[in-house]
Amino acid sequence: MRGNAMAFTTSVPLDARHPPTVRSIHAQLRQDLVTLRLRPTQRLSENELALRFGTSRAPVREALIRLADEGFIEIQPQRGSFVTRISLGAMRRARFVREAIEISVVRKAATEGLAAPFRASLDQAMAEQEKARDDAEGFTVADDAFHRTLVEGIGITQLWAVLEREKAQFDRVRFLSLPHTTPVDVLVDQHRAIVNAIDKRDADAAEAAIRAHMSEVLKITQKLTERYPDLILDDA
Amino acid sequence: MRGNAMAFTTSVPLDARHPPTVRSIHAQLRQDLVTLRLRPTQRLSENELALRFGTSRAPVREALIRLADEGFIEIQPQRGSFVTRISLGAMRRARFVREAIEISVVRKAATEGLAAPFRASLDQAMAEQEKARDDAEGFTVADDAFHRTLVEGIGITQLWAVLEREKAQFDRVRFLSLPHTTPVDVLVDQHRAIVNAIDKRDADAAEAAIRAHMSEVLKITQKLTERYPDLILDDA
DNA sequence: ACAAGTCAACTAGTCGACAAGTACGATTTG
DNA sequence: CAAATCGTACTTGTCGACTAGTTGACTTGT
Repeated sequence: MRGNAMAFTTSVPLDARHPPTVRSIHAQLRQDLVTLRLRPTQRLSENELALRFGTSRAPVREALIRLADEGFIEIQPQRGSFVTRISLGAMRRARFVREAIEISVVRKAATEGLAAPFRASLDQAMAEQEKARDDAEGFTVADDAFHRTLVEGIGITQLWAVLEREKAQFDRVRFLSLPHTTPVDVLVDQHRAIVNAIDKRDADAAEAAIRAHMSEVLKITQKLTERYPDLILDDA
Repeated sequence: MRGNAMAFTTSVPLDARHPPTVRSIHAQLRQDLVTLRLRPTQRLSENELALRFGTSRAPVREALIRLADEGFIEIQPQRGSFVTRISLGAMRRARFVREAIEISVVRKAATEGLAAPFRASLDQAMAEQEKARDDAEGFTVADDAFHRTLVEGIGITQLWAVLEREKAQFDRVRFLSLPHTTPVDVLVDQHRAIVNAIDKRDADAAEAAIRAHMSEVLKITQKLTERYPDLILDDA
């Protein structure tokens, strides 16, 4: 039992309009998937899960369908459901989408300016990052908060949800990379560079700063691929 | 019965790994939703649909869940499922995401060049657009093919699927806008400008061309909002 | 006539059983 | 002894019945 995994419960892709039973099952399984307690290639039986959660197969099945949509499991008809390996192709895509959107976001922020409350939240997120410099999980939470604030700051409804969807794959890798993470100082400096560029209303500098930040993330995954070949599928 | 609606069957978001029954029900309902045969605020009863499709509620329910994920319907627990109104907020988001990604795509294409087969497909798509100048539906198909080729040309797995997901909302509007569409010449010229910029390896010009093209789409939706206030929800 | 309360007819959510299909091991057969 | 075949025990897919919750019309009392 690793209680520290709770830091990864921050994202809740299944909102309140779903039945509570399904939501609960989905949340627990997702947690186990992100923290790799459920390891790639492992089988997930609907019957077994129904037993474990004390429900019938119906809600379990619904939760599994959503997990399959998120790319965590693969449902093979009449055969079984299996935990997917981390897909390098999916990671490349997620990174591309994230970079494309965040570039547009910071350019817009640099051009039109950022409302005061959001600007304040960015400072707070950066402060929390420095405070959590020796707590890798606390740092990832603050890092998420930073990027989320940035994206939500430009006032486009549910835009963060699009990134969150792509981010799902990343979360597993991030859990893997907790021990080998980039020094906090580097990342915080990059965050500060982004904010500074926005403050100076310099869109080009903001874009460059985001690009630098994103390429940092890529470096880590490169190393991990070699280290965990059984968990990561090189389909890029 | 409007047989011409088949032109909108091009996108099939539900791939072969789903049960055929579910896929069929989902496809038919999606078709009816995109072509507005199922109109916003209309109720969809699981029982009624099960009767209509000659199945039990289970596959119907699964199809409805996916349609809800795509934003076409809203499932209200213990109350019913209703066709959503077209959301202006969702449209703004879709446009932002699409613009952000396509900008990154054409910049990459302009910087690194485009493989010959993809370059040829672009020409073919443009030729088909001109051929279908008096056939609004044929044009939208060719238009989709153009953008799809562009995105797939840079070789990132499933990147088009991300846009397709956002595009779902657009499809209903596009059906509405068939009578008031922008002149074919303008759109084809914009497409050609994009390709020319890529050929010249001019990333900035390519970005500018995409931006111009995207803002064209926005103009149309503006008009439609005023014309169909009962179908379109102004939540932007 | 009107208002409060009741009830019947819906809804989606859940359940347990069965159908259809697959995988793998035991058994039979060459 | 090897190979093909059959059987069994799984899997997901589908089904019809039941549960819980909501709504709106109707009844009933004032």
